[in-house]
Order: sequence, then structure tokens, then C-alpha cells
Amino acid sequence: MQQRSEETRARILDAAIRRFAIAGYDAASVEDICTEAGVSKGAFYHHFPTKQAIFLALMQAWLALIDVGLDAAHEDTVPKTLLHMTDLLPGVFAAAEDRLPMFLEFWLQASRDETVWKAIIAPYRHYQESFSKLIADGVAEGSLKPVDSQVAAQAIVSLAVGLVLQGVLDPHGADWEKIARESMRILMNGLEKQ
Amino acid sequence: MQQRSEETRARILDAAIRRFAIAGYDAASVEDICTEAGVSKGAFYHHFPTKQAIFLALMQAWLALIDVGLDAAHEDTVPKTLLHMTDLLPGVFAAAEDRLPMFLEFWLQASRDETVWKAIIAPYRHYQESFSKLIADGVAEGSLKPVDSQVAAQAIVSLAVGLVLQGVLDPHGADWEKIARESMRILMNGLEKQ
DNA sequence: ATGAAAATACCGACCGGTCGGTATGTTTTA
DNA sequence: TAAAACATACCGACCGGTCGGTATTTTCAT
Repeated sequence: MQQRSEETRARILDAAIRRFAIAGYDAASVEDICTEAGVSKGAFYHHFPTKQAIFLALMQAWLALIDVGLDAAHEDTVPKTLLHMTDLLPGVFAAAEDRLPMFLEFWLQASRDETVWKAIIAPYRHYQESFSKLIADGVAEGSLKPVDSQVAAQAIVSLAVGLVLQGVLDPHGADWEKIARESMRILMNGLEKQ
Repeated sequence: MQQRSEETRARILDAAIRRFAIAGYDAASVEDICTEAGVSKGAFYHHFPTKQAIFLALMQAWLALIDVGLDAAHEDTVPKTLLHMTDLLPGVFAAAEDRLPMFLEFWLQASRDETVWKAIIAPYRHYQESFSKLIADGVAEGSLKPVDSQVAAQAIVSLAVGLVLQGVLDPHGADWEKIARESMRILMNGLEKQ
């Protein structure tokens, strides 16, 4: 049975998420993670070759989740799809909760470490491209103004990223779920025809 | 003469900006900064009590700069003011250049360290309030739609923050100056009357 | 089915190296 | 010459990663 092994691995991953989110990549020591997971350092290095490896594993799992989320949001018209995605945002905020700082951590590490950057940049550009295609479809079907689809896509992504970042910095300073919904609506007003 | 003292202090601050931007707060050691500045550790700790102190000093100088920039952008009507700010964005991108990662560094430290957070949150909320008042003025003068000024302000800030963050991650992946200008225009389309 | 052997999973002491900060001495300035 | 400015050597704490050894699970011949 590899049941024990898999559970140990899962415990380490789970503990790592919490420690990285709370303390950050550098400050969260391997020993911290092991203590939180209730395993030894030997177990850690049995499952992961380096500290960075577990970080990458977490990041890739997270990136895969985004993919699933985006695919699941498709509706029959482009504005409906965008609005549906907007409606999902509050849920994302609520679900992420204490793991939101990990988002920042991924971003920061990627901007500094080439290995991390290479792992994140391809999916990231893929998302941009997805949104861009979505906008282009909307323009084609006549539901959106004839905007530059690349630019509009990046505007949407930027707004979302900025909202998350502010939610991380000042979680109780505003009702971010409401702001997310309504500010996306404002942006959409600038995109929708009529 | 305290000329030498002041120059040493300035050299240390300048070196710290570079090291923090390139390596990040944790990875940039005090010794790194000293070497880059061409001074000894003794000089460093003569001018700054702790490593965090120099970080806070840099951050406060940066926050003060933003204040100046925002105040300088005022025009006679609200949409004109917003567009003027938008036009300034490319310059901000160009000027920041290698110091942009510092932005991310400030944000991250603030989300983890209470001292840093307290230093950044008041100015941050002040900016939000400034934008909010600006939007409210626009609604009052009839140039903007009757939107919730808080929400609209946060949308603008979010978009700006998101643009900067993407510029940090993927500087050569897109023409961020153009995207900044045009995506702000789209957002404005959703705000302006008629 | 069962017991031994092989493979896997895990433990925890330890190492080389780094880092923030200090103590103390020397140089420069007023 | 006194005080401020700077240099240097050093300390204790910590961290990522290693390693020899132990416990547990799986394999397989009988």
C-alpha cells in the first residue's frame, strides 16, 4: 500500500500552503512546514527534492485550477460569459480566503526566479489568449464594441489582478466581493455595444 | 561638515533600492547593500537602526512621490483630469523601470509585517479617498454617470495596480504603456456620460 | 498462506554557510 | 580634542540540505 505515503505527501503540501501563505516563501522554513505537517525533515526530502520543488508543485496545481474555472464559465453569448465569470469572483474571494497571499507569493517568486517564471509565464499567456479570443468572438457576434481584443483582455485581467491584490493588502477595508462585481460591470459598460 | 555623512546615507539608500528591487527584501542582505554602496556595515548601522528601518524609509519616500504626482495632475474637468493621469502612466512605467519590482516588494511586506502595513495603509486609503472625491465631483458636475464613487475609484486603482503587476511579471510580453492608456480609456467609457 | 528479503517510507542529528546585529577600535570633522 | 562617522572582526541564531540508520510495506518463493 502506498496509502501512508500519499497521505504524508498530502499533509506536507497542505502544511506548505499554510506556511507559505502566512510567512512567505523565504520565512517559511522547511522545518516549519514539517512541524505543521507533523512529519520529519526526512519525510519532506523523501517526497520533494528541494524547497523550491514543493513551491512549484503548489503553483502548478493552482494554475490548473484556474484553467478548470475558466473553462467552466462559458455561456452562449460573450457578455453572458463575462458576467458569469464576474459572478464567480465573490466565490473565488471567499474560497481563497487565507490562501490569497499565496497568489502574491507566486507572483513575486516568478518575478525573481527564472525557474518559477518559466513555469508561470506559459499558462499566464494562455489565459490572456483565452480572454482575447473571447473578446474577439464578442466583437464578431456583435455584442461588443469593435475594440482591440488583446487590450480589452488585458484590461479585464488587470482589473481582476488588482482587485485580488487589494483584497490581500486590506481584506477588511472594503467589501471586495461587491467591488469586484460592480467594477467589472463598469468595465463591461465600456465594452458592450449600445 | 555633515556633507560626507549625508552622501554616505544617500549612497546607502540608493544601493538599497537597487538590491531590494533585484533580489527582494529577504535575499538582499545588509552586506550586499553595503558592498553596492561602497561602505561598511558600521556605516550602515550608524545611519539606520535596523534593516527594516531603511525599507520603511524607502517606502515612505515612494508614497510621498505618489502624492505629489496625483496632486499635479488636476485639470478643470474630471474626465480631463483622469485622462491626464492616464497619459502620465507611460511615463511612470518608463521612469520606474528597474524599480518596479520594489512596488511588489512593498506590497508583500505590508501584507506580512504589521509595522510595514501600518505605514502603508493610511496613505493607501488616502489615495482611494482622493480618487473617490474626484469621481464624486465628476458625478456632481454631470460629466460622469451617477456611479458609486467608492466603487469607481477602487476600479481605477485596481486597474492601475493590475497593470503595474503585469508589467513587473512580463515586461517584454506586451506594450504596457499602450495597454495602460487604452484600457484606462475603456474603463472611462464605462464611466463617462453619453 | 507465510516468512524472509527487498523496496519504500520515514526519522532526526548534523554540516556548511549565511545573515542581522553588536562591540570595539580607528579616522575624520568641527 | 571631543564627538561624529566609519571600519572590522565577530557572535549567536537559523536554514536548506545530507546522511546513516530504522520502521513499515510490498514482493515473491515456497
